[in-house]
This record gives sequence, structure tokens and C-alpha cells, in this order.
Amino acid sequence: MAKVTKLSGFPEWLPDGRIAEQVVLDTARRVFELHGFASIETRSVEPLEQMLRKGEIDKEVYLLRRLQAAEGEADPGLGLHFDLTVPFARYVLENAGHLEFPFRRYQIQKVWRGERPQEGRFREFTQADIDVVDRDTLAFHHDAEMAVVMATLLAELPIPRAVVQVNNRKLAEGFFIGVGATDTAAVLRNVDKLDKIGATKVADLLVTDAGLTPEAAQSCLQMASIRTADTSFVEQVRALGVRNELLEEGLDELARVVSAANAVVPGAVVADLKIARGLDYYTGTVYETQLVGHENVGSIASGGRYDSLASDGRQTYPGVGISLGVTRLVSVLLGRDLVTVSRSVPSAVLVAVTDEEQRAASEAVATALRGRGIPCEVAPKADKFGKQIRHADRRGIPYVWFPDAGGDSIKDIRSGDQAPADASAWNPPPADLHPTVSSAISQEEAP
RNA sequence: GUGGGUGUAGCUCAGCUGGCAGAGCGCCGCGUUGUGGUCGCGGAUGUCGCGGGUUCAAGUCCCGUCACUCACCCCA
Repeated sequence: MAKVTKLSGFPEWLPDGRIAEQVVLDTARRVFELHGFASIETRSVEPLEQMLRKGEIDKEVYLLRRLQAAEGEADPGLGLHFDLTVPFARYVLENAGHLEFPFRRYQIQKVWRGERPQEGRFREFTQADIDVVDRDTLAFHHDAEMAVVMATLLAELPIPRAVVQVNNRKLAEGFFIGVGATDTAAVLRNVDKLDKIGATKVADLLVTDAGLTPEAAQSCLQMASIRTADTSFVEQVRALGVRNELLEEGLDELARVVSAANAVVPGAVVADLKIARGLDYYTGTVYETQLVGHENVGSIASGGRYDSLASDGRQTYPGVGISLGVTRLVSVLLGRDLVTVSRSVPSAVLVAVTDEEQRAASEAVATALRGRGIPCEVAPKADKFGKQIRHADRRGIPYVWFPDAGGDSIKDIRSGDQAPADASAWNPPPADLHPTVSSAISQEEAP
């Protein structure tokens, strides 16, 4: 199940890898729809100024240019979308008059980023995104709902255990202000490196880069190290003795998310106070998701709350959402051999061809099977039966059908069992009807 | 964008101070003339990334270039 990469950062899977990806996509759609999210698709391009608002010129956006553009022709200023949130915000503004609020939507599409590729980092990849958006104010319980839906989705996939880590930017900012920080963004950025470079180096950076006193740095480090599966983080933070109004608000919000989520998906959502996520538009809750045992590939699902997802000047639209990195997840599953795909083709049955004069008889069998929903294909050549069986074996097709004027038979090539069969009545066991994707390893436990 | 590493068969790679381009796996055939897998025997496969240079001679040394890859930045 190897990855084939012609152009770095633009992954293409082999057929069995694609089957694994489709399981993720199908499961995402099913779980999202089960929770009442409506599907939309937005165009692939957005005006540049939309994507680069707040002067973020450092974003690696791919530009759209016409090959035959005339000399001096006006630059359309279009780029391939960088994420699904900005296009969604634009869509909400454009269609506000036609939408019912609160509006719940899911969106599964490719996005493009011109970054340097690495394991789990691509220039073209698929995101599966859910958001809830409302006018003026958005009920807070949706912050817990996003984590619950994503945890539910991930729990249904044949993958290592996933943990949604939640933090709250009010909590972090309030705490940093409470210890005297002036550049809270710098504190946040450095605290986020805790896992990667360790406590002592972060402490140094908090003093040199973020301008904290050594005591304040220690305090921030202690706060950022807190991680609990329940609401006990509140007491742990309070024990550090920092007092701030924004901090209290954040503590309250995060506690509500964690307790509400744990009531639905116990253990799948934890409070982790070092999660920074989103230096741009997130204003409250932030999410990040790790695959247990594969933390180094980064978050596979992230998102957060934004008080003004969109604004038309007279009305603001707050939202909260989370996005699954489908390509990142699938690339880890395939690249690290974490899943087993039962076969590389949809066919459950290969109908053998006795000789080319008898091909019509084989086609008739296939038509009968297909009429009853059994995916099958007819052997491409009337080779010796040994070769036809091998053709099926190579693709993982479990059954070979032998037409015979004296009575058809079907062989399970895994067991070698062969039995008489009638194309108008035979059915494979349900487990063999479609390719299956299963976990290749036993589930790992959390640290 | 910055800094390392690697490019040899379909895949994973070996190839010494320059001297006939290799192994394992896979693939094809036969044993087994219409029932695969195991086993045995046999066989095919190369722009040594690309371009230039040094040399009697370059996969090997030098220069350039492209691609891939890892880390940083940032993020799904």
C-alpha cells in the first residue's frame, strides 16, 4: 500500500489507498448528516483580499492566472482557497437572506497551500469541515457539540484512538495578562512549542522573546502543562494564584465544553491548556486532535470559535467549527501501515470465461449478480482457469464463478471451497460484499 | 523562504582508494496441456535523475541543475 508521488505535496493513492480514503469520506458524510449538518460546496477560487484579510501576506496562496491573458490585462486577483472557513464566511454573507439560522453545514473539499511538503503536510489536500453560524450571538453549547461530532466520527473509523484537545483563548490570554504579559501572542506562540522543545527552552523563550519575568514565565509554563480529562483543571489553574476577569470567563467556558462533551463521548475530549491554535480569527474555544501514538504528525482535526466569522457591516455572524484533515489522516494510515484494505477493487466476484465463444454466458451471470447488488466483473481473457483465479487473487477478489452448462459453481479462493451456485439466488456473506478497511494494529493506549 | 540528506531494475537497497551494473522481493515461463497460492527449475528488466568537466576509463571524482526527503516557519 505504497504512496505514489509524482509531484511532491500533491498526493495520489493507489486503488486500495483510495478505498481507505473513501471510508473516511463516507463516514464523515454519514456522521455529519446524522447530526443534521447540510452539505454545501463552494467554488475553488476566492478573491485574494478575502483570503488575505488582516494583512496576512505570509499565507501561501496559489494564484489563478490565465495562460492567454493579454498584455496589461487586469489581474483578476483570484487564488485557490486556502481553507474552507473563509469561503464559507463569504457564502454566508452572500446567501444570508436564503439561509436559516443557526445554520449548520458541512463541507468536504480540496484546499491548496503553497507550503513545503512533509509527512502529513501537503500542498493539495482534503478537509472535512463542520461549522455552525448564527446572527449576532451563537449559543455556547455548540462549542461542545463540535468536539462531540468530531470525536464521534473519529471513533467510528478503523484508526488508533484519537483525542480532541480543547483550550480557550480567553483563558490563555487572561492568564498571560494576569501575570503581566504585554505581548500575549508571543507567549502563546512559545507555549505552543512545549511538546516540541521542552519546558526549559520554552521558559527561556518566554523571557527573551515574550518579555516575561522569570517568575511569570514559570507560572505560564505551569499553567500550560495542565491537562485533564475532566474539569479539575479549573482548580489547578486557580491554585496558581493568577486573577483576571478574562481568565475566569475562559475557565468557565472550557469547563462547560469538557463536561458536556464527556457526558456524550467519555474520555475522547480533554482540556489541554497548551493548545494555541489559530493566532488569527479564533476568539474562544480552540480544538486540536492527536492520534495517540502518532502525535508527531500534528493535529488531524482542528478548529475553534470565532466571534465574527463574517460581517456585512450591520450584522455579525459568530461561528464555531472544526475541520478534519482527511489527507493527513489517510496519509498516516497508509504510510505507517495502520490499516488493512481487504481488496483493491469493488468486485466481490470474478466471473470466469470458459472460452471467448461462451463469454455471453459469463456476462449473463454478471448481470444477474449485479441486478441483486453484488459487485462483480467478468474475466478479461479466457485464460486457463488457474490464471483467472490468479487474476482474482491478485486483486483480493474473494470469489470466482465458473459458468457451466451442466451447472454453475462458485469457489471461495481463500478456503478453496467450491460449491454449486445459481446466479439468481447466490449471495456472498455480507462481510464480503464490499471492500473493508480494518485497523492493522491493536489500539494503543493514551500516555 | 532558510538549513541538512538522498537520487542505481516495478519495489527496498548494495556497489570499497575510479576498472565488464548487482542482490532480495516482485514479474514472466515451465514442472502442473482448463482450478491459483506452497515448492523446484529457468527467464526478462536499467537514460546509474539530468547536463557539463577531469580521466585511457566515471554509478564512483569535480561543477551546475532538477527532483525527492527531513528540520525550521506555519499549519489539516
